[in-house]
Amino acid sequence: MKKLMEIMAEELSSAFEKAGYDSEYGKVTVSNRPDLCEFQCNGAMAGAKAYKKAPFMIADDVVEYLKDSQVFSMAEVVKPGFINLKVKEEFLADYLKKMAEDPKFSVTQAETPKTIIIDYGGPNVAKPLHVGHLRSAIIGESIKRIGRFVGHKVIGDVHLGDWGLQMGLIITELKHRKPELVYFDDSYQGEYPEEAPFTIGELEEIYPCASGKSKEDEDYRNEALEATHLLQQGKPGYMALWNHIMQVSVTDLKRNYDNLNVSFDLWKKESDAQPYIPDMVQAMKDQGFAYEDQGALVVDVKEETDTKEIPPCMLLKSDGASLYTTTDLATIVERMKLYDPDEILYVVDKRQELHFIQVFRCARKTGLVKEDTRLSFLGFGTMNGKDGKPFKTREGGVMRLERLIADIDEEMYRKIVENRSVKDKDATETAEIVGLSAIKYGDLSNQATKDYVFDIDRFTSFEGNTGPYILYTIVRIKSILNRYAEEGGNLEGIQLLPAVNDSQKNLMLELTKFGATVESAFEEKAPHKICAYIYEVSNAFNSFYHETKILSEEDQAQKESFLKLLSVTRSILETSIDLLGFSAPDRM
RNA sequence: GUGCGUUUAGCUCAGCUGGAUAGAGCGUUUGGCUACGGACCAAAAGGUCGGGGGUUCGAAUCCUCUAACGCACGCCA
Repeated sequence: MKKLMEIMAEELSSAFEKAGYDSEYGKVTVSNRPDLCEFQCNGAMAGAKAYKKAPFMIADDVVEYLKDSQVFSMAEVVKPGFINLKVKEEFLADYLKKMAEDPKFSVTQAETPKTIIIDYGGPNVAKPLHVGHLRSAIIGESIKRIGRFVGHKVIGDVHLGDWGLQMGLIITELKHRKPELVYFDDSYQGEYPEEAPFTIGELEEIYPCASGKSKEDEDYRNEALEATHLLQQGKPGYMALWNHIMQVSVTDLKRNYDNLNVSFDLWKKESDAQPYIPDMVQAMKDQGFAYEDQGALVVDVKEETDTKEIPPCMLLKSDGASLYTTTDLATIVERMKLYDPDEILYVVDKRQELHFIQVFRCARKTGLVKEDTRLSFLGFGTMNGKDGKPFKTREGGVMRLERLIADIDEEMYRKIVENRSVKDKDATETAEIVGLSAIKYGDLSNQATKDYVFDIDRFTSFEGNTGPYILYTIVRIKSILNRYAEEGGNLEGIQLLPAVNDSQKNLMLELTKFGATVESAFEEKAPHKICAYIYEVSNAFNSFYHETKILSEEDQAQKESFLKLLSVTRSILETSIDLLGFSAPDRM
């Protein structure tokens, strides 16, 4: 359905045309002077030069044709040439009613749905998730949901790191500790055990231990490199171990992502792309793109317009081994073959930007993707501590994600039990729900591309622009609606009456902006716009709530209309937080 | 060194792609509970938008120079 803003712009455009001006000037924006008007049109000033006429004269001409408008209750010209607008209460109520009946609340569905693969998460197996993985998961998940909401087919892929030196390190350490295991017996012919010879806890301890040793002991490192190589050759015992590591690790990762309310459609991994590498590399050689330079095989990706030297894209190291870039390119080959996406979006730390520029250019140049396949990169900033430096534990180590979540939940629990309305047995669960909103909202409310300060005290606060404040607002609305329902009330087919006061009208106007907000959040891959929006809606609601009697309203039709408005507000807010990847409890 | 990014109130951040008096929250100060959740609401103080120059009716926004900070720059991922 059309957006309120579009309807208004049409009115203005038609008025410009009737007055003899180009309809292009009829753009309407939200007013930046809410004390004067709700919306404004600055087209008269833009057109002043073209028509060699004072802006206010043009505006006067245009406003003449808005006098009988069904949409505007006010259209007046001010100073240089602003056209200040107010919407008719009746029109607004009618619009909002139709909008509430639309399952997508006026969000326009993509006319040609695209297949979009989002590459996010990106954890390494056998290593616990840490705070560095948080942003990718949160931002990627939100963009995935927003993309689906606007009608695209979005495929989320976790893209596990499972094929590098880390695997060789683990195998090597395991061999040192338990050389008697059958996996290390080269003469062994039988089936390998189904049960893994380690738990996730051991695995998480083994990796850093091995990693540390390899840095100090060259022999050890060489052994690990050899093990990595053998694994990649498919040595049966090592493959069996790799399977164990994968199985144990993925189970644990899924549990962790579940806790974050993050889910993936695909659990693909680097190793899945390996089979595509030989043919891909050969083709690049045959086509003349790849050549040898200083012993390595590279593809030039420089372009004339570059303001600085972009190093070539390296396919194979001088020892013939593949690298990160190779795997990423092969993954593109695989994705094109299996899913034929219109776009592949990488939600990755912004420090990897150059790497992806190289990969994208190489993929395009060598024809791995179609001409109209979009390869895009959303680089996010670092999560910093209060000191402005990358977030660490108090001891200075890397903060595990589980620990971070536990800390937040604990803080949330403490705040919730101070309150009277939640029973103890529900408090833990509620703390988890609210805690997740604190983390996600705290992250998403900042522009993804910027670094941000992770401040537990601020994020878990119920005051200000926080997740808990949004949830509080929703819970408050739910509470009133529940009370009405308990009295036997029913909102089926209830009319939405025109606003009775400014705060109500303001709330209604805010609600109509949902569609435009979601669409622009998707276009710009900017979930923070949805955060800013629901914060505005929550403020508008609380202000309305404060000055309006609802359940004690005596006029039945008016009371039902208020409740209907509450119900619409709740739907918009709950839909919005779902797009952000969290939800509201019933009480808190 | 080269390139990219950031710089807006004491702190943390917005600013709808060039419009009116640059907005929020936190913190500070003040006022409001016999109503449906006061975890709320209303208000005040707080700014040379890093700095200089330019473009035009009009700039936080576009161009240019400059400073500080961060990041990245072929055999790691």
